[in-house]
Amino acid sequence: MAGVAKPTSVATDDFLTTVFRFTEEGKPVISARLAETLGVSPATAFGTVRRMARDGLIKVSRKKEISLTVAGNRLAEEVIRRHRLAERFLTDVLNFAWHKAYSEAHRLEHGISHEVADGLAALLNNPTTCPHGYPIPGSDGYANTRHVRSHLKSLDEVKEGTSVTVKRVPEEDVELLQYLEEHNVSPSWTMKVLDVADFKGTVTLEVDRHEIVISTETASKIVVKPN
Amino acid sequence: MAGVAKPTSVATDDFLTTVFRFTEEGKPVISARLAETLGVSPATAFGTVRRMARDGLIKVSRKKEISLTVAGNRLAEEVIRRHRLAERFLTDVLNFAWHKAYSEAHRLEHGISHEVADGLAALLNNPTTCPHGYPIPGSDGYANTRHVRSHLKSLDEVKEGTSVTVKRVPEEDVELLQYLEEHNVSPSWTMKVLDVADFKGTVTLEVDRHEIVISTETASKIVVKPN
DNA sequence: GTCGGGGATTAGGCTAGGCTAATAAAGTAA
DNA sequence: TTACTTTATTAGCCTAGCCTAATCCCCGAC
Repeated sequence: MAGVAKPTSVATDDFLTTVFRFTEEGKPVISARLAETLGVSPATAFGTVRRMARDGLIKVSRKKEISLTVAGNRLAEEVIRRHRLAERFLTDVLNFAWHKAYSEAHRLEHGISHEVADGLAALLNNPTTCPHGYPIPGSDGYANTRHVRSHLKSLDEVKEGTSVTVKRVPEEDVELLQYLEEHNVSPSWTMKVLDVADFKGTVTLEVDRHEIVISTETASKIVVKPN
Repeated sequence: MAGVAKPTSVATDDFLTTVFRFTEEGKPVISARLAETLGVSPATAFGTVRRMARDGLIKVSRKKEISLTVAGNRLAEEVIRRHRLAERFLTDVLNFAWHKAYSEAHRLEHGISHEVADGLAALLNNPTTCPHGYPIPGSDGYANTRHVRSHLKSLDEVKEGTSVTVKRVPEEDVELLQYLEEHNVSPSWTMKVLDVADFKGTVTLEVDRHEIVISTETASKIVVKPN
């Protein structure tokens, strides 16, 4: 009835996925935050948000909080799915390092059709998460993803002495990603929380027989499951 | 010295590759032809051509013939390489049919970095041609490609009774591509020219124990090597 | 209350890419 | 040479995206 869905642009895809990821992490989404994250001016973000609202992809509440419409969410999940499958392909098949996979996948995600995504999923044996542990929309059990959060904690909430399994690591920061990968702070690896020094804002971990120290801030972005 | 190369847009990539392919086939390149091929208005093509000339990617002769500059050729080969590697990946790894591979590769080609292209090439064992037989820039022996044309003929130039090996099939027409693939008119397959009926414009072939009839026009776009 | 600051919005500009319609040039055929 | 056809080129318009520089607005601290 409403006609064919207008194909989304790169800018729109980027806004959709950013809103999606913020929401995924429970962070409030406002225009200023999108501008920062996407590296555009507030005015540009405002314009894009207005266009997207006009096109029925997002809603802006009275309090200026941005959320995806059903249609927007469908599109966002599609793009995220393409991104995460591309990441898996790059790391698992082409042996790319994490931090490169992220940015390459970002470029690739706009050109992958649903069919190609399906092909990749099959090739990769229907993975359920990207290399950093985030769920792939459309994969097995994806619908339950947000409810399972219950067993999961962020690393800064864990008591000293606890052994945990890494579930998700933060994706955006290239250098951090490189560091985490090198030190095996990767999904499915186990590590032990040796020390939480709130007073100086650090967390000490033992992973793969080595001790590493990260900030509480960084720890808060690492999702784990206590063993 | 001149600073970093400005990243090319989708429109520019498309113009570059179209000029490249026309040149590859020895066809003259004028703005009107690009407009037709790319499905844009003559005015749009004119504007894009002017921008590209301004940016040093193409040259326009007094007779309005368009050719790639050295820089433009370098970029064009890069995009073509990405396209043809993507096609190989889609057909050989994801088992896509030819006609789908072409259009999917077209969408993918803009998001593939040089590094990812290298990764694909390695994964695919450094293929030298795309599934339709066109050479992949940067692959083994690519530099000689245009000189080797000597042994090659288009199918309409072949004498009746000759047995030939298919080298290249035309890429643009989806339906034709589908037909050719179904009938095994594919690179490296052998076929025999049974009849050339110029008066009614048809060529009859025997391929894989079957007879098929195509127009002289179509035959002229199929490149073969007489056995 | 009032003031400061963070956001949202507006105003005004720019480029790439698209389009239509009109016009200018050529070149071709008669 | 004239007339037709194909191309090129201009003019004028439009949208998406991007930017800077004003405002404007609201909310919380003082």
